[in-house]
Amino acid sequence: MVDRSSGVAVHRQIATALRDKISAGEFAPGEKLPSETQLIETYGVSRETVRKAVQLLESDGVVNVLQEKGVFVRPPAAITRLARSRLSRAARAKNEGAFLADAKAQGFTPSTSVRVRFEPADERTAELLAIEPGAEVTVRDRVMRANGLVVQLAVSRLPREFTRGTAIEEVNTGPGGAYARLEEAGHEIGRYVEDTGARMPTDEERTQLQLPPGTPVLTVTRIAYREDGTPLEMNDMTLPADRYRLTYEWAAD
Amino acid sequence: MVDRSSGVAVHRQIATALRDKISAGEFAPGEKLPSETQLIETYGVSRETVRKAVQLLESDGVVNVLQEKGVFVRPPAAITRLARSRLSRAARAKNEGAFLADAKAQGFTPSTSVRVRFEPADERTAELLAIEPGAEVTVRDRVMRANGLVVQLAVSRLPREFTRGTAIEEVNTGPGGAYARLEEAGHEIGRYVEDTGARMPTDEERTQLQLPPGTPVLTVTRIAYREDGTPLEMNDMTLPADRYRLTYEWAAD
DNA sequence: TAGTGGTCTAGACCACTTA
DNA sequence: AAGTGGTCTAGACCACTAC
Repeated sequence: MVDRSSGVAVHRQIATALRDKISAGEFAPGEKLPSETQLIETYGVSRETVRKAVQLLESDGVVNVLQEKGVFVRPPAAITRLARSRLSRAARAKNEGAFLADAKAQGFTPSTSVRVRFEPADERTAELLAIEPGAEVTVRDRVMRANGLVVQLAVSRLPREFTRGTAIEEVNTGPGGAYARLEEAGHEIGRYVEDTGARMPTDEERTQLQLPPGTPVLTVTRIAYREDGTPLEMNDMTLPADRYRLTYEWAAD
Repeated sequence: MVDRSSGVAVHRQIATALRDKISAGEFAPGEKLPSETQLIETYGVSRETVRKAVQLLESDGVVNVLQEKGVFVRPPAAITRLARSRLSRAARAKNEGAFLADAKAQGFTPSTSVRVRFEPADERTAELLAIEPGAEVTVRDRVMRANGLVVQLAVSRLPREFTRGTAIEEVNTGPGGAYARLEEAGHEIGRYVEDTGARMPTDEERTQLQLPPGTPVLTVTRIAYREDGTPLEMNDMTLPADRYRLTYEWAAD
């Protein structure tokens, strides 16, 4: 089973063999792989070598390792699609934030915790919001949950001058959310820009989002601009990549 | 330095300590971390324990481990932004594919290899292209390089009926690319839909894209629709997440 | 030659689950 | 009690780099 003269590390050979069996369907999603003891016998290697092989699979998100249970082929997670239409005024008129509407559509019981604070703008914030570094910024720190589990983190920042005296500085922004309050205050939103990427989570994100090893996060930075081009809000979102996809749609040209 | 009664594994404590020092700037990007031997002395643990700590950092994409050299703080990669405007007819008129234009703008020497083949549609392809499973599909498999390095993979599929007799079935599609040929054949593109997510790469992708451990890939599936809503093309793209971000922009409402 | 990381082994103790 | 994965150690040999 193992070629010790191939130059390829034995634990990598074992990992590849298991990977192949998984993608060939020999081990179905949710199914248990052989235990460490069994793999030791099958491949004739030491325990640490087997463990290294399994760890490779784990850090690639192929399997879940459950203590005292075994190693299981990771079943695909339920995917939530976030479409840009979630930001339309029509959706806002329905009196629900984008997140609540999405979650309910998926049959989840959603909830959010919000913390509001005020900060001087750091360099990046100042640049994206086109304000002076150090200028006061209203920060809304949100944790979104579905059925009690944290599924999304969002940090929204607005120049304080646009939020003073509005419900944006309250925990509860009221119907239609912060964007509705901005428009009421005369700041009509002209366009949105979203910038998307992915990376491995920080330890903190891993804990908060309860991410299994080998799961990246999607990061989305949205900036809402007023009709005259002034940045009104920037929103840094962090989503588990195994549960979210982002959909964008536009007319040719 | 290490609390052996905290319940937290020693190698995790060491990983966290190193992580903290890195984010505190104590080790700058590109800088070398202490060698295994030094870490063994510093923390008073065995070699395997040190190695496990370093491996945690590596699989989170925090450090690069170079054999015979040492462990280095991973410097941020140069980011390429892909904007939806790359698909405009105006860009096409400039006689360059989206990739070539992007790469040149970044100062790279771009090149692509293309393989064209014909296949029966699998289930997913059939659904996305709204054709019968098994119907013939033209597949364009592209590998994009910048300065000789593979930086992007793309697999484009079109119902064969739309490509027969056009340069889309050739390796070189000619000026403006496949979309220009489609429009010449009377299939005017009406809108695009892109669906974005992220995951860890497969072994093959890791090899092709020369991805360091701990780097996810962005996956983008784009579907181009004709003005009447008929799907013309689907394009599965795979991008290294440390080098690409995707930008979308749209008017409110 | 010394220093670096890569691999592998053998054996130990632990905590928790399942039967 | 048996089985599972989690952690840690001590020591071995390797390949390559840098001096």
